[in-house]
Amino acid sequence: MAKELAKQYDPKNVEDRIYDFWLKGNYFHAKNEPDKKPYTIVIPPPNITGQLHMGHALDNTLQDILIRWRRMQGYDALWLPGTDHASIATEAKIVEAMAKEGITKDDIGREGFLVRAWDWKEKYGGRIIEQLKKMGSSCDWERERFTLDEGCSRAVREVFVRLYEKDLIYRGNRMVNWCPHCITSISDAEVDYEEQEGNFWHLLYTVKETGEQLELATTRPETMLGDTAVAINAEDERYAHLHGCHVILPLLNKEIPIVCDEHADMTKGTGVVKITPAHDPNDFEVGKRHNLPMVRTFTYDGYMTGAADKAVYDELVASGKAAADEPEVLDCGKYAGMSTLEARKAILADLEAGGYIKYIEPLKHEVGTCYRCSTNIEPMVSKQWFVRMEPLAKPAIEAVEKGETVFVPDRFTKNYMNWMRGTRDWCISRQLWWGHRIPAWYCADCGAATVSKTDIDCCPKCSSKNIEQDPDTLDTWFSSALWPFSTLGWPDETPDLKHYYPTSTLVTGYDIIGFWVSRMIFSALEYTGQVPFDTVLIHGLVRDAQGRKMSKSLGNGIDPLEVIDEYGADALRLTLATGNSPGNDMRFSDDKVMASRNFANKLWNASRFILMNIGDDEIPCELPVNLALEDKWVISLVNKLAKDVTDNLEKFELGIAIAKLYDFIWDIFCDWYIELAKIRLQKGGDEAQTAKQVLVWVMDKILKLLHPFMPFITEEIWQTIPHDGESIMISAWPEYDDSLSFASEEAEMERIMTAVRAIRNRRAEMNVPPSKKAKVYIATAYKSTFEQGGIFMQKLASTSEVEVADEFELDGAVNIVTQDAKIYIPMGELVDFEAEKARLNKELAAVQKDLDFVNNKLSNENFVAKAPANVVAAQREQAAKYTEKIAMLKESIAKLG
RNA sequence: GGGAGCAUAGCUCAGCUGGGAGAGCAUCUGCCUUACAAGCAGAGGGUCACAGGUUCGAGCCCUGUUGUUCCCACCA
Repeated sequence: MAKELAKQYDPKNVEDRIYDFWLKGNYFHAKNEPDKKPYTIVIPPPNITGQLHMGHALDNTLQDILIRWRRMQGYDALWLPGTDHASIATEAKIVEAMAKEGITKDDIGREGFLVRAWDWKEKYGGRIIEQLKKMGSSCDWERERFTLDEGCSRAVREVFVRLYEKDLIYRGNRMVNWCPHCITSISDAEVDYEEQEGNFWHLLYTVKETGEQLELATTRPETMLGDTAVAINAEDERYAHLHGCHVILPLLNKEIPIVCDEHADMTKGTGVVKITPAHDPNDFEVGKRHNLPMVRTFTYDGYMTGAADKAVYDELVASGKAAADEPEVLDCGKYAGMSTLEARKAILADLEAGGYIKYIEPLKHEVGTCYRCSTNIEPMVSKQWFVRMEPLAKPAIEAVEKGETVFVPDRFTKNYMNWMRGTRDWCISRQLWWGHRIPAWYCADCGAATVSKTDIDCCPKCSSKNIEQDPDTLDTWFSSALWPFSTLGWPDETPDLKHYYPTSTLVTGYDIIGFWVSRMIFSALEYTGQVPFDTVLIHGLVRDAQGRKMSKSLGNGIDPLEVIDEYGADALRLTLATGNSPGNDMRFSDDKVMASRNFANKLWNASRFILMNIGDDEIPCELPVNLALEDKWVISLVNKLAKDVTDNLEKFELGIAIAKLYDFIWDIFCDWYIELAKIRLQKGGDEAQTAKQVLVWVMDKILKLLHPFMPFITEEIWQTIPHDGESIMISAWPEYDDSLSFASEEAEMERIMTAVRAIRNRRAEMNVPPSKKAKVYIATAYKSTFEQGGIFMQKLASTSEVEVADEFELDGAVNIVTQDAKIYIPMGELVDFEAEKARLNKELAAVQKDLDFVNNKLSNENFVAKAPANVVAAQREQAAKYTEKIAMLKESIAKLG
């Protein structure tokens, strides 16, 4: 690569080229080396219909940082990528696209639809992968998987059959959340609650035996046709006389019983509740307890049932195939065929006409909506497949209690536990076509249901060929729950499964702990006997600059690809990593990206400076022998930095790690070391050679430590400076080395730097332009330090000449007192004696205050007795320093007269 | 109703196991000091939400209050 670099860093010239270089080198591919320690991350598979958004960008930045770091540390690091078929979301999109052509699912049938779906996958499934590559993601693309590919499908069947055989999967008529728009059941986790304006309609039902009117309230009057009881609390004295009585259901004039049930809460409303077992989850439970009939009054696409629906049910009963738990179907007569909303209006009008409405109470309440299409959910009893959760949840809770999997930050453990403990049986069947079809076959002749790993063509019970596979597919999360091991070859004991499983870190947002993380944990424990990962690193949401959630409807989403296009992937990654603390949301703004871009540019220019100076020289990659003070200082600090950054990464404190790198590179390396190095570089000769060598050595360390965060620019620069190896991404991670720690040089440099800062400060206060150089006199006990450092003063503090001695007798000088030195700058006409005196006195007072504070502590017996010895010692030292400084200040003041 | 987070400089946020508060952006001053004006040097700005408590010592730990955001559950 050319050694002439542009003045400003241009990521467009770099990123794609570097990514290709990495791909050609095959560096992302994990080679399954059994002698190396594995480190594995499986990607949370993005939806095939998806576009990369900021959430993905954050998630993948964090994963890439971890995987690149571990890879450099020498782990056999595997980042396994892939995509999710996202059954319901994808199907909805395809249906939508078809609607534009005027086609429905029924027009083309199941097979025709699946052809379209796979075409869709081919067309869009690769898009998000390409976008991940733009981010610099170092995924092992050779191992890319898809939740609906052959291997994952095999795992799904294996699991389904095993669970069925253990009676952990069952089929039955249960209350489910039904989306009338998607025409499918959805799980509890897929219901979003949203506040809506509604009403309590207070209705009056007449008691048959006594003729009195019972008041009860409902938010969904359209369900009343399905009422099969009215419940009161057994303890409720108001209604004690009604035990065993009946009410007449209005409109239908049907007699239904009054039952006593704990569900009826005496403190709420009138204490009377109508019971609709087929369309309300609580009522369903009441119905079961009292053996009440279930009457279904809604069709699955959201209309009132009619004669045809009832006929289907009657037929089922007549043929003897109706299960015991099959709900009856009502012919809703005049309401049949109305949408539930229309039916609500019509029923209310009729109730009103009949005098059955006491009053209407407006109400705001939370209504369940479909997380995909936002349609209001109708609770429905329907025949579905369920996973029995209790036996599965128990070990999953224990494993996390024992710390086999830990959440970072820890507070999300509670979140997980709540979810696990509260979860009901998981409804896994979906009335959709895009997904894993349920491996169950029903025999039309003998009625047997057979669950099988392989497709069957005849009934194993009666050998009839008259069998049909369950038309439903599985919840998309059923296959993603297996992701950490299905992708590694399970159920086969493959070499990859052996080596890389259990995986190491799962990186994901807190919003899918219930959907996904918890299901992976119980699935893994059940099928592999191990937790799927040792750590779950939880991150927050990326919000917009005002702190709002980025969403399509608000139109406030920032497209990561546009950010990359304008500022580069490294700037985007740096922005997302900076200030990111686990589990916390972050705001994203252009200002922050610009700051990141500026940092990239800073680093770029530092490398330009180095390259400019080394020219065609051969610079060895190791350290030179004759190190100067400033060399030892910077080496010692970079050595410490390596330790700190590594420690922070170990603790998943990525935001802290990058902050330290940022500060070191900008302040220590660029603002101080490079400036100091210029002195020797200008001199030339051996000293220049040493400086160059140290510059290259430190730069190399910095680039390596920064590489996981900003992979492109670090590779580009590393390739340009003298380096050892093919690619920075497979170079060795810098480790702390005790022999590179130089405590006394650090202290010496600190003294000099303090003096430099003090002089700069003083000059700035007095508005002395840098072009006006002045001689400085330094009276100090650290003569050799300042003699060495004199040249630094000249370079960095606009000093023409430096004289060091124990003491000076000077008139008309500016006085500066630091901890270690008294500094005089004779600047004749600029010096105002009175002002100098006043300033020094002010400073004296300030230091005296500090000293008093420390002395106060030290004179406190409790402090001296109870505080740790090192803290007390540090305070003593501090007191001594203050005392020393006070003495120096007093001397200076005295000299001014 | 249950649970959790947040409240620190004008703005956005760090602050790891308790030892007298930091960054970026913004503001002000002076600099084109031949790597970088996307820069350099300096400055101002904070009773760390409030009230108690534990401690020799609290931004950090405990209790309560207020404001704010989110998750879960329920709403006949």
